Order: sequence, then structure tokens, then C-alpha cells
Amino acid sequence: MGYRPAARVTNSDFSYHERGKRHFHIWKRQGNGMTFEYEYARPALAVDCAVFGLDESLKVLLIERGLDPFKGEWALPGGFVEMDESLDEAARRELEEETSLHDVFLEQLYTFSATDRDPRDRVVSVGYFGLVRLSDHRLHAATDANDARWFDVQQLPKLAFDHAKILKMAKERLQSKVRYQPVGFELLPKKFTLRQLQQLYEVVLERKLDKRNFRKKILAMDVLKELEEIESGVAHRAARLYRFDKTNYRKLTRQGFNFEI
Amino acid sequence: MGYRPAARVTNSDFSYHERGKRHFHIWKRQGNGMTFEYEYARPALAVDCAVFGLDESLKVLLIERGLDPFKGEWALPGGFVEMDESLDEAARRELEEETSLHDVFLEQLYTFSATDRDPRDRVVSVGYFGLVRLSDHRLHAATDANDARWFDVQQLPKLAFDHAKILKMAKERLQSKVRYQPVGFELLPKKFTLRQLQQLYEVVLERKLDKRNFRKKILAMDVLKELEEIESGVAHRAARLYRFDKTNYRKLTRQGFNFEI
DNA sequence: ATGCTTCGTGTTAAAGTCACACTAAGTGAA
DNA sequence: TTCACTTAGTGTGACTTTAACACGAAGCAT
Repeated sequence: MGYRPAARVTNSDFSYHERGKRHFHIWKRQGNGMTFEYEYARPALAVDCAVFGLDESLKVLLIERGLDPFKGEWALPGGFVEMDESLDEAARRELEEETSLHDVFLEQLYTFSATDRDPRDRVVSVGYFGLVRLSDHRLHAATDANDARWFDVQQLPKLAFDHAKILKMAKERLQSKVRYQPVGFELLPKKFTLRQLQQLYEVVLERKLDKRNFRKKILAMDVLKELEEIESGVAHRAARLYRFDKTNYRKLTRQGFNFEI
Repeated sequence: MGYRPAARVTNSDFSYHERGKRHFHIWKRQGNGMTFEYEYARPALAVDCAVFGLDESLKVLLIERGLDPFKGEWALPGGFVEMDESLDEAARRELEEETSLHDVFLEQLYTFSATDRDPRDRVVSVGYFGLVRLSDHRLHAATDANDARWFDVQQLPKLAFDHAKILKMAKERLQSKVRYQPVGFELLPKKFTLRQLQQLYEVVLERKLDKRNFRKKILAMDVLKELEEIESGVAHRAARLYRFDKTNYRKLTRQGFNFEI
């Protein structure tokens, strides 16, 4: 158990800016385990991750729950926050524990707090939004998950808890974020063609883009490095490969440049 | 105490998608008060509100803490979340309790979770972002606050906890939000002149705007209703008053219109 | 050799952005 | 009532950005 053992504290140590209330915290052993006792009830705190990947269509990573409630249903990977970790750390840990994904682009999305969102108890959950290169990772279902799979975002199963709501917000966030931040590259292989990049935007934004205008615009931004390589394994003329030039992107950003598709 | 009393529950009711862990929740009386006991430690959950107002400059609402820790220092209004309320409800309740402000534009900002952000105990805090018409409200310090005051965002005192960080993020959110959502109107009186509206943008965005271009742009959007009134009490030619036309804004939004300054 | 698919490229019209200055209206003081 | 002062309210032109649009060349498969 990683939690730093809080010393028993007196009431006066725990005043806070709130109407005459005092929160305090005791830990004690009980039988063969510890329990944690507080003067005021606390919601449990969890994280849930909506992680997207891309092949022909936009995918999202779901796990099949191995335990009740919602046993056998699909849900976003997630779990409870430990006392010695931040929310970001909790999200990464849970994601790796349940799906073996690591080194994923992850950022906080929104905190969901409807009092009835979990049938067992009051659980507040911090939603996370993630992007991953499908090519780089293999999934392994683990811990309390029976299975972990990529689902097409257009063909989702029924989801446990309020995860459909979290996922909807995550998809909206992806759609707005991709337009003014170069996060889309997190979904592509390191080396990609301009067609792949354009398809990414088409899939995420759910509309067609004009090829010539798209190329003009993205190349004019000067954030792509043209490589000396071309794609292989295609039954037609091979396209040139590019990679995202993070160094130059950062330099331009410092000069007030704004990425925008 | 508004919390629905959870029945004592067995272990198996509380499995969750997490490595073999069980969270459970007991309430029991102890001496003259209740305590709440859990198998796993839980962070306390709080809300903190960064509420902005506008007169000549951008203001933020702070309270002077009446209790330790940070007694006597300035902080964002906020407090602990109750078991029977959502985060939005908690933020509104705390804001009203501590500063008497009500009917404020409030939205969730970000959840702050550094393990050392509160010296007493692990406290995770959900930051809120708020906007208020200074003209509509009087402040009254209340509950654990000694005082509540509007501070110029350019001249802030040292803040308790990590509230400087929350406030910084809130200000950035305001700056980006004001550009593509008509939230600025929440800061102005219901009836306002185009000069006031322009000044709002200048103060929030911290740069000068061109009067003719600004007027052309905002009027072309067709979200302002021109009133048959002019301002009064000024020592120069009085300007026409306008109000924000929410009905038409919503109609235009449905048709795909995007507000943008 | 032929067919198929994708690559890679430029122009133009329309819309939007940006910089810029003067007259008119109203107030207040002499 | 005149004058000084302050802000209201208005248009144009240069430039940039966006959006619509088509075809020859490359490379693979048969």
C-alpha cells in the first residue's frame, strides 16, 4: 500500500473554509486489514480513460468488465485513485494495468459527478482523453478485465456507468482539439503520407477535405519534415513520407504561430 | 446531513474494475457523532471557484480565510463536496455561502490533484470558472471567511494552497473562451454600449482592438439587439445601448454559425 | 501493353481581415 | 452662447485567406 500513513490528527488541524465543518482522518487496523475513518463522508474518486486509435476508422479502447456491477458489459478502462498519486498518474497506471498500454498521450477531460452515476456508492470520476498509435501497441486484457478491444466509434456496444457520456465528450474534445493543436500526429505512425494525414482529419471531423487545399495549408505551416522515403506495399504509385517536426513546431509556437486546420 | 444513509454493504457489492481491490463503505455512530469508514483511503474532494467580474479592469473574487491552514491569507472561495450534490451544485453552494453570490455563470475548469496541494490531508479540488455582472451583486463575507473582495487580476495578493495555479488556468480559459463563445456578456450589464463591449475584449485579451473593425464584426454577427435607449450620466455624446440577443444566437448556432471575435 | 489507382500540382473568384481619419453629438466651463 | 473637450459613429482600399475545381504522371497488377 503506497499511502503515506497520516498520523492521527486532532480536530483543530482539519478546519477548512467551510461552514463550521471539520474533516479529519484516522487510520486504524481492524481485524487483519486497515480501515480509514473520516468524520465526514467522502465520495470515492476514480479515473476513466477514453483512448482513441485510428486505422480506417476511429477506434476507442474498451474493456469487458470482469466484476459486478455491469459484469460482462463494456466500459472505459479506469479505476480508483490511490492516495499517493495524482490523477494523471492514476489514469496512466489504470490504463497500463487493464490494457497494457503505456506512453500514451493522455490529458484530463472533465470530472463526472452525478450522485447516481455508480449504483454501489458515490463515485466521482475524472475522465481522461487519450490518443495512441495503433501500430505501436498490442493490447492485453488484464486485472479485472475479461477482455480489451478496439471498437469503431460508430458501432459501440452499450457502455457501463455513464461511460457513453464520457466518451461522447471525449470525441467532441478530439474533434475540437485536432483543429487547433497538432495532436492528430499521436494517432499516426511516426512516418506518414499526406493522404494518411488528410484521412485522419476526414475521419475525426467526419467530413471530406479538398486534397490540394489541405496539402497547401499543412505544408505552408512548415511543421512537417519531408523524408527521403516513400511508402511501400501499396498497389499504386507510392507517396512520399513525412514526419511531424516537433522542434520546429515549438519554435514557431514561441513566435506566436497557431496551428490550425 | 443530506447524505442518503448507505446500508452496510458486503464486500462483494463493491468490486470495481481494479486489480482485485474492493472498496466498501460503512457508516456508524461513534460517541455523539457519525464517522465514515472505508476499506481504502479516499482523498477529500473539494471545489474552488475563480469568479471574474469587470469594471475598468478585470477583477477576481477572493476570500480571506478565517481558519487555518492559511488563516488570514486570501484564497478562492470553495469547500468540500457533500455526498448528495454534484460538483456544480457544490460550487454554487460554496460560492453563495462564502460570498453571497448566486445565479452566477459557472463551469467546470480542471481538477487539481497534486498529492501535496493541501498540507493537512490529501485533497483533490475541482476548479470552477465563473463570470458575474459586478453591477448585479453585493458581496457579503460569510461562514469561514473573514472578508470577501474583488481584486484586480493584475495586482493579486499571495494566494493560499495552489490557488494561484487554478486562477492562472481560469484566466487563460477566459481568454480563449471569450474569443469563440459569447460569454463576455455575462460580465456586462444587461444593456451595454459597443464601447463597453469592446473594452471588455480589450481588458480580457490584453490588447487594443480597432473600433471600426470591431463594430463591423460584432454587428454583422447579428447577435446584438439594438435598443431604443442611449446611455446616461456621461459627459459626452451618449452611445446607443444594445443587449445580447440570446434567442437569435441560439437560432444561428443551430444553423452552424460560429461566434468568433 | 493495358488498366487501375493514387500522386502531386496551380488558378481564380469570393470572402474576410486589417489599417486608417474625420465629422457630428453632447457636456461642461468660462 | 461660445468654446473646448470627449466620445459616437461611419467607409475604403490593400492584402490575405479560403474554397472550388481537373489532369498528366507514376507505379503496380494482370
